[in-house]
Amino acid sequence: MSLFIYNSLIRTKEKFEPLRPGMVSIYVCGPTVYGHAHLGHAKSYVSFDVVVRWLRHSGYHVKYVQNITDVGHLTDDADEGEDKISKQARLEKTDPMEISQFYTRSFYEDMDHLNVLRPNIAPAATAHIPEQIALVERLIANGHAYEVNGNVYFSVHSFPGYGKLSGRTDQEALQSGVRVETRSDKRHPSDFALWKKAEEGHLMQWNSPWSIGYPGWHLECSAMSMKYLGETIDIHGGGMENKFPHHDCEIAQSESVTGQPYVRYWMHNNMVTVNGVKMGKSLKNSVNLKDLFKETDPLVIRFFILQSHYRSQLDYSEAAIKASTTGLEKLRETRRRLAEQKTGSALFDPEPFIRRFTDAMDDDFNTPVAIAVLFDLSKAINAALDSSEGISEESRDNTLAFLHSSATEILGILNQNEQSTGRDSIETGKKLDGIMEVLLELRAEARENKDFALSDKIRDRLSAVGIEIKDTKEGVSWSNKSGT
RNA sequence: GGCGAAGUGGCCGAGUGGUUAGGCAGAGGUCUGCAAAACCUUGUACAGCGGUUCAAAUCCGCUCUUCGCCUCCA
Repeated sequence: MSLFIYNSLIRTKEKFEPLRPGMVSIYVCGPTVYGHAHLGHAKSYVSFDVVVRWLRHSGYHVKYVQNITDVGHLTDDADEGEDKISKQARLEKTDPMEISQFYTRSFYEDMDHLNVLRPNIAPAATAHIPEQIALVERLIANGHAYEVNGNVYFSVHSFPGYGKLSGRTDQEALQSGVRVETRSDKRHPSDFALWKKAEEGHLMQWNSPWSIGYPGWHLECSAMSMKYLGETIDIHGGGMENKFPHHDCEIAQSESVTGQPYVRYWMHNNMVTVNGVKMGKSLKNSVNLKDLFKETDPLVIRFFILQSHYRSQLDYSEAAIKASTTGLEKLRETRRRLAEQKTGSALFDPEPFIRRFTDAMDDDFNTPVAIAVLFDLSKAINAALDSSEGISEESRDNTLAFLHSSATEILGILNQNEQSTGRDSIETGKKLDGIMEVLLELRAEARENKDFALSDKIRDRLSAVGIEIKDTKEGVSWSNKSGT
């Protein structure tokens, strides 16, 4: 089976074939950096992280571009209101550059915790003003855009397919639903801004042929995606809420300039809800990642996200997170046990699981099913380890290799170095081993003397600092829970 | 009002015209000095009403409900 991707543009799954064999160009809408990242960002970037990892695993050379929006994104509708970055700068009594730098760093910090790989190129909108201006000049030259009083607008009537991604193709009908008539220089209310003249006191402004001003929000993605990935890209990803107007505008302005298809496969991830209702800043229920990480292992968050499909809504609740914590621990435990238990004679073939895992991922990145396969594998491994023959060394190594590839490299839910039960460095690990050896020896003596008060004290005190003791058939073992 | 998605067992969450999703919780069991952990076993659910079909939770229609977008949002 080969890879199938759900293409939002045609609303169906289709076989993935990149423009150039063996190469994949992918552009994902990045964050507007005016606040700390929340769970919604996590869902989006974890989802596309797995897309990129799976494409690479499938043998493609992937060029992944994800922008940083640091200008042009306004607080109200597409073309009115204050710039988000400027507004935050005003609130924090500093300047826009500091805001965007600060929150960009914060964003990557959170993504690193979630084990999200960095994009190959992370272009900032403010660093690509000349490219954006050039695009506007071409649009004016070929009649798709017009200038009024220093503002430049894209004429949606000049692009027949406008709105095809979101299904909003009838511009006249759409106007019937408009609540407030805004005064504007636009020829048609659906036209959107490519360049805006800076009002008095606007902090971010650049010279252009039309006015001293700033670019419209939609423009940056077209300009930067074309610059780094070419006129037609394979995959463009983003949140569903950006289908309209953002992505429809991107299509219109890009294809009007190049005459070429802008994107071959559109991918849109769904939203996060909190206890069943939409998560939003205005609703004051958005889940800040930094706060979440205080209570919850970031990899549990990642696992939680991947347990649902990227095109499904994901409902956040404490109960759901708790369930994920326990579930992920089960997978960790299985790998630990497989790596540490003595090898035996029986053969164990991971091949059927590999095939099922691959089929799931090839079916539009179906991570919930892929994870279910890992749980089935876990059950099978445990059964084999429980049997008297155990698992042969070769079988164990093959199975561990698959676990490493699937859970660590592709899904990114298990740490690289967890096989040593989370000890952070070799040196302190050795010391800890020695200390634990002494403690377990003392405890064993106490138990032999039926001094259970002492043996339980050792167990409980260790448990309090995150070290768990297990009395099993094979003897006593311990694991460092806090280190995972 | 327009565009779109969805309603699955206590909870989360896949899938699908006829075969067990999976996880968590619950119940029973193995192990143990007792525990904990771990492991094993266990659930026959798909909003309602019609229709198509040998067969539908899965397709079609209607109804009800929820959610997203149409205004910034990943």
